[in-house]
Amino acid sequence: MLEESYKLLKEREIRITPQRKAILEILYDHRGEHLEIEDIHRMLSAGRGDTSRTGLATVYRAIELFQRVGLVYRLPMDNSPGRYEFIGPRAPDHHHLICLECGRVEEIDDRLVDGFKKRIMKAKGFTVSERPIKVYGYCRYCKKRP
Amino acid sequence: MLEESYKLLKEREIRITPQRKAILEILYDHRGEHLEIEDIHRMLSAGRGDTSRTGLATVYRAIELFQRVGLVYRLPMDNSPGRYEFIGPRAPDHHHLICLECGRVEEIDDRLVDGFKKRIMKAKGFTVSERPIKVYGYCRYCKKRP
DNA sequence: GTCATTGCAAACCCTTTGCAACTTC
DNA sequence: GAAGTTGCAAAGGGTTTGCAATGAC
Repeated sequence: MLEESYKLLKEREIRITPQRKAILEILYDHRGEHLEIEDIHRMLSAGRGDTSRTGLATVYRAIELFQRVGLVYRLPMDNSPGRYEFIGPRAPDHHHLICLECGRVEEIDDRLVDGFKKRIMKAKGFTVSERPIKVYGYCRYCKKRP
Repeated sequence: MLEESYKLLKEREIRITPQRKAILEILYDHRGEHLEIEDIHRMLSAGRGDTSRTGLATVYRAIELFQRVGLVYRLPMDNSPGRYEFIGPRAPDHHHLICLECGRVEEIDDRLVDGFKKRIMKAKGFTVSERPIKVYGYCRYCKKRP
């Protein structure tokens, strides 16, 4: 997965620096979590390689880059610092139903989501991004209110 | 709708000041739009009542208040200024397409979303919550990458 | 009269930018 | 060697806060 990510960067003629590598690795190692820039920076600083003096600005710049090429995605936070998550080079359709009661997470069938996307495209000319869709509600076990 | 909003505020023992009234009115008059704090402040300043000297901080504080009681809803913007929308005391379904490029926000037809919800229900027994659904992507004007 | 709210300005915090030194290809 | 990247520190922009004055109930 990381190798494929580097390959993607190469293809786009984006230079792979030790800092970028280190940042991507951290994101990768924390798949499923949602890291703040600060977290990443702290982890870099804690390391003892040559990347331990990576500046905050560099982290911001790398993350912004990864977002642009689709390797990383930013959770929409209200006013708090941004949180980022590794997605990987092959946008894995990764759509989830999240139960507000018990936290259970289920996958949504991609075809179902694709149909939805297509309808949006048709109705609005709006291209839905590849980022994972999250739908909140109540699972069959916790079903309570609508 | 506005009257009901005031009633809600009274019930919660929240003081209704001219500033709050004016702000809520502006939001109400622009239902369906997504105003920034700056917009609201500008509109207040443009008026010639006693609320024309309302401070920016007051707008922030009022909006935060309205959000807490559920009269107003904040669209999750990435790094750009927050955008707010009047929902009113009885929250209706309100689903959005959000452009990652320009921040443009469009409404999704409820029927489209309802179809999606129904399919999820059928496939997974999962009841989607009433909270607004947000779909990210690129609008017809910014359309670039998938 | 009491206690919340306002306006102002300063503080905050996350993020971006300018620039010289330094890497990557 | 050319062009992109880094680190640092300073600037930026939206939002929050402290506080005395003001206003709602």
